[in-house]
Amino acid sequence: MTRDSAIAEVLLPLALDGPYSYRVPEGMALEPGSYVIVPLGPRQMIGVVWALKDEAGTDKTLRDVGEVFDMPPLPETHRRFIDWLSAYYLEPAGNVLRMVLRSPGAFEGPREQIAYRATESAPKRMTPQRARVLEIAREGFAMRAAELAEAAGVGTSVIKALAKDGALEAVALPALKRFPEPDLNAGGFALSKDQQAAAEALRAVVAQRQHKVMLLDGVTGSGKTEVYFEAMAAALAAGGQVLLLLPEIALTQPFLERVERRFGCEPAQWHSDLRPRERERVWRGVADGTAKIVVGARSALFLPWKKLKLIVVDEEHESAYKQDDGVPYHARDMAVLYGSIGKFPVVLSSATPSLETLVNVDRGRYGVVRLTDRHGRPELPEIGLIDMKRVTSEPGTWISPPLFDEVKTTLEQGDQALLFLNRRGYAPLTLCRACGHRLECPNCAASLVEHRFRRQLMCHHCGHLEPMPKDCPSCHTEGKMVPVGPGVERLAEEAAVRFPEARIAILSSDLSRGTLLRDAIRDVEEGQFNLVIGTQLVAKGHHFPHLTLVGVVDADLALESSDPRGGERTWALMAQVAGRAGRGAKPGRALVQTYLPEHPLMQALKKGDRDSYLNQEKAIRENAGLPPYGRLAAIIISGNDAAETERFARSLGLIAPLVDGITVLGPAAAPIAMVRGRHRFRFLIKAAREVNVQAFLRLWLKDVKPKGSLSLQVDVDPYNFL
DNA sequence: AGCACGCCGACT
DNA sequence: GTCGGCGTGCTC
Repeated sequence: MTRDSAIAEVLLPLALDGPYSYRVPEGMALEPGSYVIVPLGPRQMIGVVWALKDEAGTDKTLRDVGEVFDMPPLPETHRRFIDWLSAYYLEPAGNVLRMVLRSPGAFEGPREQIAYRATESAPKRMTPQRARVLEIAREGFAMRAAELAEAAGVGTSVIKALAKDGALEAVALPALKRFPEPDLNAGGFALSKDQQAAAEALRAVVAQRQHKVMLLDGVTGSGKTEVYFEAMAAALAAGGQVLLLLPEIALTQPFLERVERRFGCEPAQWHSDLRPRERERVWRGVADGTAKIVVGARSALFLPWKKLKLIVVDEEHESAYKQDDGVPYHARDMAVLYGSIGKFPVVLSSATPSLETLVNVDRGRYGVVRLTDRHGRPELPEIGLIDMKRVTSEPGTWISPPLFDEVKTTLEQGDQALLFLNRRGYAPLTLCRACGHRLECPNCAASLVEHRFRRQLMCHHCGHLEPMPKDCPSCHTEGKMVPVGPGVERLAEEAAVRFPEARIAILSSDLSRGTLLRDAIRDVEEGQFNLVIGTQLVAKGHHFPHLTLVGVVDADLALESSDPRGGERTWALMAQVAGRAGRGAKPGRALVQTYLPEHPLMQALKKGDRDSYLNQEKAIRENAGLPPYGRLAAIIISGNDAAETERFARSLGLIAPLVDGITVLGPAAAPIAMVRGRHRFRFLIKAAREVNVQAFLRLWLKDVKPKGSLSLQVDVDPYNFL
C-alpha cells in the first residue's frame, strides 16, 4: 500500500533536540547535506538534510520537504564538525547550524536582483526614516531593498516610496564577482635561514595530508607571518582551501595587503560587519570551493567549507577567540577539532603561546617550530622594573619620577614614548567623600566608570550611561564626589600638565568607531604625535617605528585578580606592549611600574626569561588540577530575582550526581554577581583530564527545566575561572 | 527563532 | 465591555 518513499531527517537552525522528519516527495533528489525548505508550523524554513532513511513504521503523518536548493550540499566533514561541537559544548545542533546559515541572501537564487542607489535628486518630502536610508545609500554600493531597509532600520515601503520619488534608482546587481585564483609565486618574500627552515617544516606537515597541530612560536618581528604563508601556499598547491583565523581586532587592511602581496590577489575576508552582498559572495565562494583563501574572524570556522586543507590560527593565545554569548565556543580549540575531523593540519602561531598549547607541545601531541628574531635582538626589549613601594610620587599622579625622567629624555631626543594603561575612561571608581557612597551601575554589580570627555558615567559591562551627578545620590552633599584611580583619560590629563611640549594621542577602543581609530593610528605612525597613551589595543600588532620607550603604568591589574589565568594574561600583555618599543632602527626599552617587583612573573620579565615563568605557572596549575592539567566547566544560573535565582541554584546543587574524579564547587555568586539586571550564580565543575565532563553534565541536567525568568547556561572550558 | 494561545490592566 | 501586555509552549 504505502509508497516506497524516503524520509529526510532535517536539521533546522533552531534550539531543538534533534532533526525533524519530513517525507521526500516523489522525484525529489536529496542527499545528506542538501539545503532544503521545509514547513514548520505556519512558516517555511531553511534546513539541512542530516540523514535519509527508508520509511519505517512511522505513526505520524509527515509533512513534505518543500524545495531543494541547487547548490553544493554541506559536506560530511562539516556536518560531523557541527555534531561534535554540539556534543562538546552541550549546545543543540540546530543552534550550531544557525551559525553556518548566517548569510542572508545566500539562498535567494541566481535570478536577476534589483538593488537601489541614491540619485542626485532629493525626495519631495524628507522624514527621519528617509534621511537614514539616503545616508546609507549614499555611502556605499547599491543594496537590495531588504538590505537597505534593514541597515536603516525601516520598512521596505520607505525604499519603494523613495524610488518612486526618484531619490533612489533601481539598478540590476551585477553577478557576484568571482574569486581570483591565487598565484602561489606572486610575491615570495626573502626568507631568512631560520624562516626557511621553519617554512620547510610546515610544508612537510602539510604534505602529509594528515591531522597534525603545529605551534609556530616566535617573538614579534621574527617573521611568523611569512612562514605560515608558505604553509598556506603548500595547502593551496595541493588544491585545498585555507582559512587564516585572526582575532577580529587584527583583521586590518594592512594585514590583508600583506596576504595580497604574497598570493597576488585579494583574499576573501569574513567578519561581523561585512556588507550583506559580500557576505553572500564569500559564503557561496567557500561552499563551491572557488574562494581559496579566507582571512576571517572566529565565525569563519562555520562557513560551509568544501575542501578545507589548512587552518592557521594567528595569535592563538588571544582570549578573543573565546566566544562568550550565544554558543560559547573557543575558536582555536574548534579549529583543532575541525582539523582532526577533516584530517588536515592546523598551525597555531603566537609570540606568547597559551599554556594549553605549550603543554600539548610538552606532551608530544603538538609539533613545534621556533623562530628567533631575524635582527638578532633578544626576545624582548630590555625591561626595567620600577618598585612603586620605593618611589615617592605626588598624590594624584601615576607617572613615577623615574618613568617621568625617561619619558622626558625620550621626547627630548625626538623619539616617541608610549604609556600603557589597560583602563578606559577617566577614573574606574567614583566615591562620595562625605558618606563613602560608590557610584554603581543600576543593572550590574560593577562600578560606573567616569568618561570625562563624554561627560558621562559608563558601565563597562552593559553599556549603561548616565550623566555625572553634581551631588551624591546617597547623602546629597554637593561637590564631594571624587574620582579614584586612573584611566587613560586621567593619565593623559597628567601627561599634558607634566609634558607640556608633548603632542599627545589617546588610543582606546572608545574611539574605534569607524575611521577615527585608523586615522589616529596612522597619525602616530607618521610621527604627528610623540606621546601615546593607550589601552590594550595599542599592544596589538601596530608598528610605531619611532617608538623607543614603553612605560607600563600599572602592571599589577590582572595579577591582583584571583583568576589563575591572570599571570598568563599579564605575561602576554607585557611581552606585546614591551615589543612595541624598538621596532625601528633604534633599540627600545620598557619600564614597568609595579607594587610586586619580587613577584616571579616580574622577575622573569626583567630577565626576559619566559621558560622560568612558564615552569612556575605550570606547577601552580598542575597542583591545583586546573587546565590544562584538569578539565573545567561552569554552569551559570541567572534570573531577575536574586532570592529566587539563588534558591534554584541551591536546589540544582542538591541533585548533582556524585562521580569519582569530579568536584562540584558552588553555587556561589558569579564573578560579576549581576549583569544587565540579572542576578547570577555559578557552579564550577573541576574534573580530572580523563573524565568525560559532558556526560556528567548531561546526566545532571537532563531533567532540569528553569522556569520563568530563570535561565541556565553551560560553559565548557570557561575562560575566566576565578 | 517565530508565532500562537492565554490570562490580567487602561482605554474608545 | 475590548485592546494588548508578554509568559510559555510547540513546531516533523
